[in-house]
Amino acid sequence: MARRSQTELAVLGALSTGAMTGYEVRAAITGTLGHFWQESFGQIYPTLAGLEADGLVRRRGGGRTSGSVVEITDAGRVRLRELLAEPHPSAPRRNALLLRLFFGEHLPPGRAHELLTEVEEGSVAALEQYSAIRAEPSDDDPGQPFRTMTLSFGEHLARAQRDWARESLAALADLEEGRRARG
Amino acid sequence: MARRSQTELAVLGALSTGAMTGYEVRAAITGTLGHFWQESFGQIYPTLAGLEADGLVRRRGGGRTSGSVVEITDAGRVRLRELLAEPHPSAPRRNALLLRLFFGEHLPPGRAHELLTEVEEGSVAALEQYSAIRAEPSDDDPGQPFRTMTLSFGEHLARAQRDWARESLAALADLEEGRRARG
DNA sequence: AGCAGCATGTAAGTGGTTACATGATTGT
DNA sequence: ACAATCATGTAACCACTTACATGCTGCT
Repeated sequence: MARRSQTELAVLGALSTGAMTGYEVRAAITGTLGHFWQESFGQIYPTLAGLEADGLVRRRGGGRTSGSVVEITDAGRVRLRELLAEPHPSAPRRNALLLRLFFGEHLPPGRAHELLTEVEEGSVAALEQYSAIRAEPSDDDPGQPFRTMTLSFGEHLARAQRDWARESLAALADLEEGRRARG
Repeated sequence: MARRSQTELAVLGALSTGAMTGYEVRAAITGTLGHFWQESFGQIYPTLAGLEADGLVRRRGGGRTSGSVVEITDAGRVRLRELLAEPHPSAPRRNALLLRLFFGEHLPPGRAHELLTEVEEGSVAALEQYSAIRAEPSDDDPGQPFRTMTLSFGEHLARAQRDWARESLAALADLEEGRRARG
């Protein structure tokens, strides 16, 4: 009962779309799940080895040149469905930015403004990226609606952050003005 | 150069509002930073010991009954400002829910609906909590605007999640209907 | 007498990142 | 020839959680 299940899920999920090398699994994950999931090689290769030992994936030759291509097995597909159905661990809610902002009165002058501007710019940039993805021609396969849902999540999140950052910047400006007025 | 800096920051931040025991530090963190930060005892006590060794906090007696009360020192206050000014580590963007939804086509029937409903209900509950906090009488100290900012962040986030969940549930319903019509 | 809450701490384990080591192939 | 990219893996480390162990105090 290895508890590496989240990485296992991501790797099996990637492999469910086609056979590939470990290196390509990484690329597939950063490419398609990138805005809400990442994996490092130090995690992928050991996981792949474990999956192979459990018969959930198998290696297809792969000559000297390319690495060995990994393929999901039927047992692997069953396991993927199991993992998907399992309750998901809630992400640890830890926001280092908010931690700093909460104690904002002790922040060096201008730093709060800087932090908020970074959030605003980051969110706007993310939104641009998302709209570029939306513009991409879609081969309409059955998974499409779910993929769109995750994209939509990113958009909602980015818009919320952008709006919050703008509101907070305005509040900050009011604060500064009041301070100046009082002397 | 210990790298426990995030926990250190949270603990020093809590202690900057007044002297307290380790147990109370935990309570203060879950109470006031709870919706974007948490610490466990296994983290707090060793951190406190390290801070004491560095002269950033000091212990005030604390008889047999209550535990020893910990107080931030001047050096501790300086360190707090340093930590606050440091660039914040970006949280690992890993969303186990989206990971499952992305591969939604392999999810057991009804499970996607279940997941989205949970998100919607959780967000609504969070919003209620936040509005209760807003209603609390505020002693208007200088930190107030920053505290409000972090609360506002939670609200924006919760609204975004709620709206996304509702939209996605509607999209899911459309999908089911289309399936029935064709099937 | 017994339980709930206050209080402090340690040990083991988890899930992950980073850095390192290595080497083949392809393109310039 | 050299650099970039593909490819695989390990070792060390890190932050953190959970579970455990312990004991006191105050209330019922």
